[in-house]
Amino acid sequence: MNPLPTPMPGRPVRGSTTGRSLMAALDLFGRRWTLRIIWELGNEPLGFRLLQRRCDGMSSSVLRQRLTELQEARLAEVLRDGNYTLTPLGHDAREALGPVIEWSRRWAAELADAPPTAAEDAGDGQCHRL
Amino acid sequence: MNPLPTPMPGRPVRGSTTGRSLMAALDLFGRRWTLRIIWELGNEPLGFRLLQRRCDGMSSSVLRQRLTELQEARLAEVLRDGNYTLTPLGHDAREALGPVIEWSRRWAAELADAPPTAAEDAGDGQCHRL
DNA sequence: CGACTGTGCTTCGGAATTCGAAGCACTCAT
DNA sequence: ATGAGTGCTTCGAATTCCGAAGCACAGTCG
Repeated sequence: MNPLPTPMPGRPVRGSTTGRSLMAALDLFGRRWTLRIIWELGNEPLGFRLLQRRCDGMSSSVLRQRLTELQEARLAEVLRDGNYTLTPLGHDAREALGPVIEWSRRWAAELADAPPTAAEDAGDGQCHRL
Repeated sequence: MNPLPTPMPGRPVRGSTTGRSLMAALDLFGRRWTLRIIWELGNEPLGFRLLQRRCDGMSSSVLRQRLTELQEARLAEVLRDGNYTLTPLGHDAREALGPVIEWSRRWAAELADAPPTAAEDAGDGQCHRL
């Protein structure tokens, strides 16, 4: 019924009552689509529907919720023309994500020439949803 | 029924069919508890139940699933003594998370001395789950 | 003036994910 | 042998997410 409270540093969040800012950040970033939205908005300001399309057609209800969270957390804001952007703080967050991008490349490279393990075969061979 | 497929670079993942490694990473990291587990395992190798406690008593079923995913993705592995650790690749990932930690501090600082906005008041005044 | 298109946003039932208590098989001290 | 601790599984319930549908409000074009 009531939408999840936005994780904020200084107060308890899902999975941690300490209020440590790191835990709040992990809760915030650990929600589906949040990282993606920050990534897409970092490229350029976008309107609601266009942003939705950039995020591979994610559901509008969740997008709305995420945008509200990001605004409450002061990572995003609305421009006078109605588009959404990252705040300076938001851009910092996105830049903090930079190393993750680089890492993902190394990850891809490493998996490319590594022989599959038994653990991996445990995952079904299905081609996800599509 | 069947557990979510582990996101891997080079194949379509939830919310993106391109197979770009970044999208796979965002899907992987965007699952609840994943970031937290990487963080905790980065501090030291841990057994299943201890790790669970470090993650504020997260549910064992999800922990199991996440550990399997992380193993398939080659971020984590089991030591001979049975404990879980991060692989070198996993440690890289955690280090890539470093800037996020720093950012969360700035975030906390920024929110501390910034006046609340209308957007924030939209969030209920409840003290989350506690 | 309509008709049409696009936008931001809401609603809501169903699907997918997460939770968490309970339990099983096993090991190691006592 | 009893007790405690472990890794892990099961499964029903709670939460979260999806996505089609719709609403009110701008243009824009004839």
